[in-house]
Amino acid sequence: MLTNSRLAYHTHDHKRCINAALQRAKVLCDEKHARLTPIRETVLKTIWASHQPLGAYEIVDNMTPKAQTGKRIQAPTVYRAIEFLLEQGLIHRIASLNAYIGCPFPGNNHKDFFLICRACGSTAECSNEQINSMMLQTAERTGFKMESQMVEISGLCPECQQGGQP
Amino acid sequence: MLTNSRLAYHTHDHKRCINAALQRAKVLCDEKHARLTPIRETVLKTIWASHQPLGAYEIVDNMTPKAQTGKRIQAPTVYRAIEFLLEQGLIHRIASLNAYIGCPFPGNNHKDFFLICRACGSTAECSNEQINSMMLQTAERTGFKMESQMVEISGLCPECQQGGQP
DNA sequence: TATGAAATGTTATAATATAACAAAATTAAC
DNA sequence: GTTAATTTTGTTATATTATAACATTTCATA
Repeated sequence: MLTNSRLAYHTHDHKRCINAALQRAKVLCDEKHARLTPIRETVLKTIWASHQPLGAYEIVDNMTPKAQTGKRIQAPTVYRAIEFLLEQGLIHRIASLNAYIGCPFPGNNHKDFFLICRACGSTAECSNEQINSMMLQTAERTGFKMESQMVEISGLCPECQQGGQP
Repeated sequence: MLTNSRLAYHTHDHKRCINAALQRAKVLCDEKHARLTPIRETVLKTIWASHQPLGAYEIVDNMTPKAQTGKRIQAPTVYRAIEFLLEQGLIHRIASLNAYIGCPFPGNNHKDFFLICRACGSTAECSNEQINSMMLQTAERTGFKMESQMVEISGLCPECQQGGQP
């Protein structure tokens, strides 16, 4: 099992997360000759500002205006960056929240699932090949040809259990 | 494993599906002293008109106008009925599609997953206790207290594989 | 540096969902 | 049974999420 739950749920040097994510993104985009433009990079950085999924308009709000003109970045621009980052596997969409989160393992060809804390919103990504193959098997047994999956688990992260969340 | 995939993906007497669903709904609501009003029943029937998840505004469009006044049912009314039906476990929300589908096994206290055909939209519901317990275990291993899950699998149903979908 | 392709800017609008309050219907209390 | 309280529905407006359409700019490269 692969997971970033330790980072997602506990205090840590988050700047390193961000820097590592940006570094990985640069390398991956370079390899694929995909253009990680300043706007795309800023959107990625904004998403990586926390381990909580961010809605598209939260990203819009958190983006700093253009240095030259002082104008705010508009929704379509952000959505286009999101689309790019999704295609490159650098972020994931959390459907149950209409929100986006950075992928800690981009490039890995894994099918992952998400552990979303309903109290603090922090979200970890896990992969478990055994579960994946069981889902594939179960689908197959009904004659269904599985192509992709979306697994979102809601509950309480370790920190919020301590905090006495109901 | 429990599933309605045979009904979801193959031609059958669908009126029986609908009638059975309405019957179960009535019994369950009766037991819980929940009021299955005419509007709520109509929304449920509209959702059960197919085995494909229906968007809220598709439901609005498919609802017949009020018999007395001839006026169309408005979105908030439909959303309130949806909310009620979700609470009673009579329908499910498919987050990846922003759409709603009838539950073939209401009352069962199961955690299910959905097999969504990307070609025809038909969607089956499956439960597999083994997968559930593995997810629970995996979450636990990271200290996460799992409370609910959302598993949506996309692919091709048996019929659409035959049809030569790419 | 001209040229085409890709990315971004800009405005408008589609699609999904809910807030707020009024009216009607139903249930409970007397 | 009639009244009061509660729940449901009607109605209007608006919030939120997402995309269409076209103009402009930037970038790669020929």
